[in-house]
Amino acid sequence: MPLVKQIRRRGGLERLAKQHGLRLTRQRRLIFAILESAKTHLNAKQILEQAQRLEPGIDQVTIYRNLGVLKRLGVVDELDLLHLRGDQHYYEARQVRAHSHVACLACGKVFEFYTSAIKTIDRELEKECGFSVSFTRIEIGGQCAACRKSGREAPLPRKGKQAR
Amino acid sequence: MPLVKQIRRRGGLERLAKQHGLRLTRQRRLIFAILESAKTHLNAKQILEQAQRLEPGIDQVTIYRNLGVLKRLGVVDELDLLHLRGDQHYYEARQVRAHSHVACLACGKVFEFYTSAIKTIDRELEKECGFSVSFTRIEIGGQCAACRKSGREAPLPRKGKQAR
DNA sequence: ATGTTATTGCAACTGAGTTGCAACAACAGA
DNA sequence: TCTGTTGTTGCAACTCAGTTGCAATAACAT
Repeated sequence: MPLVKQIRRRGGLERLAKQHGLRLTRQRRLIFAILESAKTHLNAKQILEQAQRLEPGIDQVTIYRNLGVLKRLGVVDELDLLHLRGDQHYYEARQVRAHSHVACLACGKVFEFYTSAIKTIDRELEKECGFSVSFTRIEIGGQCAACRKSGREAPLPRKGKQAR
Repeated sequence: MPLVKQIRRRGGLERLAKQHGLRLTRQRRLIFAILESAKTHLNAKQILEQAQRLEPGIDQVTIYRNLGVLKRLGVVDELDLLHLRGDQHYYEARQVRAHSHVACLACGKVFEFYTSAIKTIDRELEKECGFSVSFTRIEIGGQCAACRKSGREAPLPRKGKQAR
């Protein structure tokens, strides 16, 4: 599974903040820093827990409000990762290169996959429909190589509540 | 905007039900029929309202439980449509051909877009990663031709709660 | 240093989705 | 067609992610 090193827009937060009349509070910087350095996709609760280690008084509303702001600015993306683990939403700092999220339905692992086909779709939409693409989200479900080898199947008719 | 006629797997529900020991209740048939004939993407509440017209006593738990079953069977997909209208989830009967959901951030319209590039991605994942794809979900945000013409922009730094 | 105002934290709230359980009904076998 | 098994339904109570109103606080421009 080829994992390309992540490339991110740097130092854009200050510029964007000034542009939109936003203030760079300690809390806002912290939340953005957590997302930028995250190695996995985090949900709101996990972001809160990480933030509270450095900023014990921080409240969950501050997390939600800032996730909202960062989403609107386009520096953070909200994902559902195919609802594999319930109805959670996950967040990641937006990277320069668009990528797909590939989830194994058998073992639950989520990979990132980079392909030029994403650009192809964007170009087609532009040419065929006159649609100007701002961002693309691709989520793919299936069975990873390891699970195919070991014969591990997706527990298809899954029952009951998924882990929250 | 080229809208390809929808092609769906027909008559598969009976087979699947037998296969998995499920019963084809009136309610289950109704919910599936609503999704199959839907011209737009529906959320749970809208499905409930439609169902109650034909089956006044039907409860929302029945909707949720059946959406769960139909999802697990792979005949219904759950989408968030980029959270354009809040954190709602939308449902659609799975079609034979995979397609992308293209949403205009300015006017909120959602289109379906068919492209062979989806197959390209699936093939690449198979060849490069040994990953076997079951389904692909593509959601694209941007500006549609009409909004570009009329100069309508996405209300980017959007504030407050979105319509629920 | 000072005023303006975006932002924070608290507490109370909203609403989508879930759970337990008794009554019901689909369906297979007689 | 009748009958037993058991998957499914509807109800009521619940859970919990995310939101709202508001007073106190703190960025940041001047």
